[in-house]
Amino acid sequence: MLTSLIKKLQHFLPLPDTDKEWLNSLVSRSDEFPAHADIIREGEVPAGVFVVIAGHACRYKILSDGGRQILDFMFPGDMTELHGLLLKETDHGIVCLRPTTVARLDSDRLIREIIARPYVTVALWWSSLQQQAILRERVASIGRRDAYTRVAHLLCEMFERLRLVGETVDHTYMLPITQVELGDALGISEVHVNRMLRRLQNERLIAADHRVLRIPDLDALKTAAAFDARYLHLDGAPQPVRDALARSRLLP
Amino acid sequence: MLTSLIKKLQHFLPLPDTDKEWLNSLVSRSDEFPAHADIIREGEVPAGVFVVIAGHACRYKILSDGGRQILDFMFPGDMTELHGLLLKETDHGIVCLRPTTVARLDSDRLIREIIARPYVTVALWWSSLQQQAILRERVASIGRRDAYTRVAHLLCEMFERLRLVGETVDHTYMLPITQVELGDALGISEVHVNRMLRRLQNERLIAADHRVLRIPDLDALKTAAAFDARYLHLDGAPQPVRDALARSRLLP
DNA sequence: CGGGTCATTGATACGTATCAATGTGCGTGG
DNA sequence: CCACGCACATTGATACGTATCAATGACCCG
Repeated sequence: MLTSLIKKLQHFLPLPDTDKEWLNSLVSRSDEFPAHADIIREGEVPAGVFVVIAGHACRYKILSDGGRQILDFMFPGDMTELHGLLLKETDHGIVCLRPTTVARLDSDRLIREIIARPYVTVALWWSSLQQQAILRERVASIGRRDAYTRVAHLLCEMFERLRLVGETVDHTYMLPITQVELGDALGISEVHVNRMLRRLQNERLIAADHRVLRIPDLDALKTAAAFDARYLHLDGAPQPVRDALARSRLLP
Repeated sequence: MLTSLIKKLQHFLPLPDTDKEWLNSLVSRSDEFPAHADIIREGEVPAGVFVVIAGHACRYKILSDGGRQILDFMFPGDMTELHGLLLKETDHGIVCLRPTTVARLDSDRLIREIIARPYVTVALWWSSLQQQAILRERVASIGRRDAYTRVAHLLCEMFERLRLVGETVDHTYMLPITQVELGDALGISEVHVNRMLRRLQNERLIAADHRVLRIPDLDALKTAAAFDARYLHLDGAPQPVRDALARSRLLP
């Protein structure tokens, strides 16, 4: 069930088989949502923790003037962290961008039992730090980069994140979102997103056929985007962490 | 030593005295930095975990065109989470905005021993979620709010965060940053920040004397800023979490 | 085949950046 | 104790990136 999540976590830290089984055993049920369905609305009491299995969703806020800001995208393997456990209400909604399958985790068991599973604890904590890093990079993009660079940068980020869970083929992926949604994520208008995409195509940095995006020259696109993947923290766990975990396993 | 941190965490969850002592015992040393000194530079291997004791710092990125984006502010009680432990290099720098005292934690002991302290684990996890929520709100601000609202919103956020650690008196606080820094945080120019502050003063929503900021009518400012403090998640831990923790303490 | 969603393109308006210059307060050294 | 220098704040004029408005085109689904 949680193949993508486990695949993502294992990029950081190999998990003991028992931990993988434990994670899978937490899945209480899975739900299918159509495109544009709200999984959680802002202000609701979150119904536990869930993990995206297939499809694409995004976190968003509606501002007082009615405008929407997309905060982050959720691809297979992305989860709601512990929001649902530790916070009384969400500060943002989550909506499906296309038909999406979501696994719900038994949050009572999760919070009771995770403490005895240091590998999973540490791996999820890493995932949480990665999420933060992605948000920080988004702040930097929206705050200081121009529209052209912003678009290129987000296309690079999506490529790397989808690659991590095996959703790319060569340098091609299914662009999960419309131009309106790109704009809402980057703080620019739909119209201007279109012009920037067009420019990227003219410059042969991307090739788009319907929703399939091909990147003929990834390095060139990354250069145009000033994209440096280090913020995604795709390196594995540092040795001291691995050592501490290995030691902790010897304890009962 | 870690008074502010403990004060902040206790807003979420009361900690056992032994856990407070344990946290304090982790402080290996404390350092004083002058204003404008870098605590950590982007790309460096982080030297463990540290906590701001006094003063003000900020996280920032330098972009390829030389521009700076401030990602978040660090007030007393704020810490570097587990970046220093789980990640091989930082994706951002941290610089002091004024003379700042920083406590360094013994990260070896922290990672070894925190697993046996579920109260601290959960409280720090909450703190990490709050950080994320602050970043999300910043994305929304920069992405979709106009300069006037952005400035007002940040002034509200700073007030609430400083109040949490006892750094406000009535509706007054020491504005920890210059107008250039406000601009770098909000993605607008220094000049425009000045105009927006001026406008807020003309409208009697703020009163600034040197660096001392007074908010004559907090509700009015919050309305102008479309500020809703819920994203700061200042409510305490939900009951199920407290129950689970109470149970876990009975185990050896 | 009709209606809806999404993409595309042009013309115009506006918010904010940028440039340039002056003002103000404060710490430091003479 | 004063004068200089430096960092920060303030203000006006102009330029530019992007929003907004408006309309058409392309595609998909029932």
